[in-house]
Amino acid sequence: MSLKYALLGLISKKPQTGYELYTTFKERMIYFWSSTHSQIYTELNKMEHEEWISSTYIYQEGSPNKKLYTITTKGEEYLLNWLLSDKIKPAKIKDEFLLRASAFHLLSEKEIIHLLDAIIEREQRVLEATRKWQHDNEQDEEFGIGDFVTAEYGVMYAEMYIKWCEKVRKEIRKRSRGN
Amino acid sequence: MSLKYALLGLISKKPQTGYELYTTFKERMIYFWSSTHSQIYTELNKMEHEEWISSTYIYQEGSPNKKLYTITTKGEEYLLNWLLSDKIKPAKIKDEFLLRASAFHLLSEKEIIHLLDAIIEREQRVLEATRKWQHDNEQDEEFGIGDFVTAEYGVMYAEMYIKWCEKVRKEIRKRSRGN
DNA sequence: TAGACATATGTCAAAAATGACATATATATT
DNA sequence: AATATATATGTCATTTTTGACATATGTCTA
Repeated sequence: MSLKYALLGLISKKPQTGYELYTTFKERMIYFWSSTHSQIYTELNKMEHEEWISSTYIYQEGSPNKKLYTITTKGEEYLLNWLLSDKIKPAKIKDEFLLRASAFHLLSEKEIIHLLDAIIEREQRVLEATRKWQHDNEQDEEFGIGDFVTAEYGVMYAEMYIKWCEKVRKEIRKRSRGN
Repeated sequence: MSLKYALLGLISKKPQTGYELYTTFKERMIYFWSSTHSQIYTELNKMEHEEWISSTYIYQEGSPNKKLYTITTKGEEYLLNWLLSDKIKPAKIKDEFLLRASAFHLLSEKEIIHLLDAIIEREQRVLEATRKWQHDNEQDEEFGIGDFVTAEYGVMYAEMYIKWCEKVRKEIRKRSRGN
């Protein structure tokens, strides 16, 4: 499983806490990797045990204490080896909306349009958030090649999704006029 | 979990065997739903037990015997109820290549270009297969709205992915010239 | 003042997914 | 003659994932 590589990749950029990693997954990696905080914290503990990362406990006043993780030399080697391996599995996708779309023969025009409009709205919100993040961070020193290309992917993915929804909308209208 | 709805949706179009369902997942649904034959056969047996589908055993000479599944009224009701429910979860994606892309700061230009070219080739093959299927089947009576919209999605997704790869390729070249 | 939200880290039972193993026939290729 | 591929259906141990529960502080809002 690749969650460990995802975490190593992020930590290799700069030392981070579990909470920071979790918010990055939630806010900027949803387009290509999904994970929950329970899985992330569990995996970080395993990874520290394997000595791919090390942690420093940081005492804070005003907010809860936290653990800052840093990648080790062993972890960097492990990550680089994976990065260059040529067995790249195709993406695994579970898209509930597309699944519904594949059963559109069971729904009426009105029902389909209703579903589509909700999804277009949802995707537009995510697209705007990604564009905003991209705009707010592209001048940042920490905004590296990885951030650039994945943010770009997020934008292209959401734009494609919205275009597809609109194409489906038109097709549904066309077909229902035909009846 | 939604595998049952995926299977019900397909069976609702016409009675099918587990093997047919498995090949459909593998060949035409990879863009939005991934599953294995072991999961599909297990789920079909569970679904028959729940009386959402019923099966007929078909004896064959020359090839192995098979089980043809048909959706029941109970199954149709169950599927329709899910189709219209408004809690549509966002897509869950596990894309190993995008994960690598997010760690491109650790790789050289040459290494990145090498990875990118392999992925572009892979995606072009899948795109061509989808276009071919679309072309070969669009005149078919059984080619319904669901097939139309999901095939269209597959084409748009692969095209977007290739465009993104090419954009990344250019960006990598640009950045390496800058050094 | 009560509730929601953000920060911060965990556990754990249950459900889902994977990948190997298992079997059988027919055809096509090396 | 051996190997690979396509058809066809399953089991099963292990791994992964989910989603709820748990705890604690501070801020912001109704």
